Amino acid sequence: MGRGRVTLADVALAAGVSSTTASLVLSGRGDELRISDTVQHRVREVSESLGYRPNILSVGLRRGSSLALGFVSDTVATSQLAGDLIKGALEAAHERGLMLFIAESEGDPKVERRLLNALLDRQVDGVVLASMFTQTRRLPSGLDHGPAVLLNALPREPHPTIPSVVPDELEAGRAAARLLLEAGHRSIHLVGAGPRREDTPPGTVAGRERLQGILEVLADAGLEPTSGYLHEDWLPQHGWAATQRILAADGAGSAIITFNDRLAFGAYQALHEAGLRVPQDMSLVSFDDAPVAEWLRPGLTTFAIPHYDLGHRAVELLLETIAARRDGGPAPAGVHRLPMPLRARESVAPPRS
Amino acid sequence: MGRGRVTLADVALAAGVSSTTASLVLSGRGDELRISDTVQHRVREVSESLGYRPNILSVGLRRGSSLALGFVSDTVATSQLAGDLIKGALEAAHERGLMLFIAESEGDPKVERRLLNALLDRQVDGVVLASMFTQTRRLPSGLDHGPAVLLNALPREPHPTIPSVVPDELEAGRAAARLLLEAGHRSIHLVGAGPRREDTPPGTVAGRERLQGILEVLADAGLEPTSGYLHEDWLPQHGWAATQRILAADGAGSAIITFNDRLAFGAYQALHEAGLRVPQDMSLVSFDDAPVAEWLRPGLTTFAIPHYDLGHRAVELLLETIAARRDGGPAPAGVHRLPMPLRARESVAPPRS
DNA sequence: GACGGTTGCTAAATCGTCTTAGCACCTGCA
DNA sequence: TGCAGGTGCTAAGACGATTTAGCAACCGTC
Repeated sequence: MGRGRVTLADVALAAGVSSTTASLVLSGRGDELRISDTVQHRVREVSESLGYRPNILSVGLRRGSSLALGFVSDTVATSQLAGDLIKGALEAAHERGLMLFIAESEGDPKVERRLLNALLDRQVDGVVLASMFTQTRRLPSGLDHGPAVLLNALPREPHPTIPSVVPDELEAGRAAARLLLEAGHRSIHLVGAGPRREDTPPGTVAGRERLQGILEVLADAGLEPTSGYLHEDWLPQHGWAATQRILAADGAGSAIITFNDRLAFGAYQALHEAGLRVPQDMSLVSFDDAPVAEWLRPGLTTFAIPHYDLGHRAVELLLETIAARRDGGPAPAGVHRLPMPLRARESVAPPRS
Repeated sequence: MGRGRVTLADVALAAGVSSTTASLVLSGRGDELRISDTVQHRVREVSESLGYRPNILSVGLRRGSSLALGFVSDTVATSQLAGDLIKGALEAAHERGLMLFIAESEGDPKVERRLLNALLDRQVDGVVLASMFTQTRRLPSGLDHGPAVLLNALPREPHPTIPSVVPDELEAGRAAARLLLEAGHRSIHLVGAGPRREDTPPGTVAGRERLQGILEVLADAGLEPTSGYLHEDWLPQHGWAATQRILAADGAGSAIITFNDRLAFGAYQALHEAGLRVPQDMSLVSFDDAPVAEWLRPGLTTFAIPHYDLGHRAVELLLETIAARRDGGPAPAGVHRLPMPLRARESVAPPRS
């Protein structure tokens, strides 16, 4: 692909100038180096008419940068949820004329290492390391050599030059609890984690922080969760089972916070099967804003993971990091938390009285 | 990223040989060109200990190939369904040591053109052109220059060197109808397209071919669909509305084929709300195998779009096309249809009486 | 009429790898 | 002694762009 392309030399020849001149004109340095307007015009015309496009491999070899970024995820590209993560990254890159290599490590550090090497061999200008679930992770060795950003992941130890971008789960947890309190609920069940602060699925930041935010707000109101169901996976069947247990218990309460929308889906099923109605008999609030949240009847009120923004922001930060290295300016290190916007639908109402 | 890397010249210097020798040894042509075992061994040792890795930009510049492929989709990367499409492509590429540039055109031919150019500028060895929905499309100009494959798309006119990979929708349509006939159903509703052959949403191949397969098998059994509901979009709300109309009509029939799983989701909702049970009161068969198919209770029987296989196959075909160009062998043109496997769950049973 | 300053352009090196052509040395044979 | 034929390695030139250093021509000045 691309052999037989028009090269700078072809343009120069056709315009009757040296390739130096052609290069200067086309890179906009013509005035600076006093190339006459006549020649500049001619070069541009010829370039246009031949359809000249620079070979980026060559430019990259010369400049040591490939105008490409790497995006390595554990399994994000394949996930049902996180296509938008990639989309955001893609668009941020395209806005600046960069292309994105995408790769998946399946969570295997060896594969990750291999992929990072393959990317470095291709002289990528920087790397986004993404996770499917927000998690704390070790940084692979050798990442210090080049600009990098963590996406949906936090470094095990704070890193001086590698920023990370995550959803603000803590604040979303608070907001979810506040939403129910403000609707008048006093008896709130948790499905997915809780009731105690340490009852969170191992390895996920989302569970820990959402729970923390919820408990914090409840405590401020002098409350505790009526019950809590910890599940390692957050699948519909778990939401279904937990909701059945909630309904079987005395004083079933008036609201449930599910830790993601799949759990909520299961909760809806259990409520329907029990002949109960959302939100009249039970209010629900959830997290993620998966597509199913909109399909459910009534629509599920949930706090969205801002996938697109996360991806977009990660690449922006990466570009800032690259620019900072180049210009010696300050690099945007630290943790960047993006708000999880409320998607208010119809699953919350005041309790029955 | 990558400045200050160990180069071939560094290795050669440290091993006390010319870079020609180092190159020959490391590319495995040492024996062929009679480099002594001593020297070969030394070069390899030095290369290893310095951690030498070839600069692929440079190799690419020299050889005119970048060991990278492009994957341009209309909007597939962001779709909820099709992450596996990318995953399959990714893995097929990684198996051969190639990396994948991913890009999204949003269905805009101008953007697509721009992205293709950006990929060609980077000397990609080939391009996968993917669609979210199986559709017939025009080929962008300039694609003839390099190896290319259509994924989930058919060329408007057959192309001598560009293969395409699509799900075998026609056969899946037949299989869906057969499944219901074999369960004993004689009154079958269609939701999404039909009842007549020309009642398909414009622009989608899936709708046309699924319907064609269904009608064919029904006709062979001397039947026609009891009713059909054409919708341009296939969202839950449409499935819900169509199902309500089915239930409102006399002689409601005993089975529904929904043209995708979101429609089926809506159908489940309408059936539940009417107090009817799947599969006792109504059997359902669908297409896609979206995650929700598994979450529904009872599980939805559906024919899966083989996303992973499609992606994997597309890249394999692309690599064959590339090899064919290189070696002058036969190129794998034409349309490749991959089977849509049945995911048999619990939504089909014999009719009531 | 020699010199300095501008104007307008180019030669050549460089990035890192691959590849063609060929050099220097040795052995064996006539 | 001379030459053919191997053996083991290297010089040098691509690939396609960028960039540094500098050359030729002209003008004006003293």
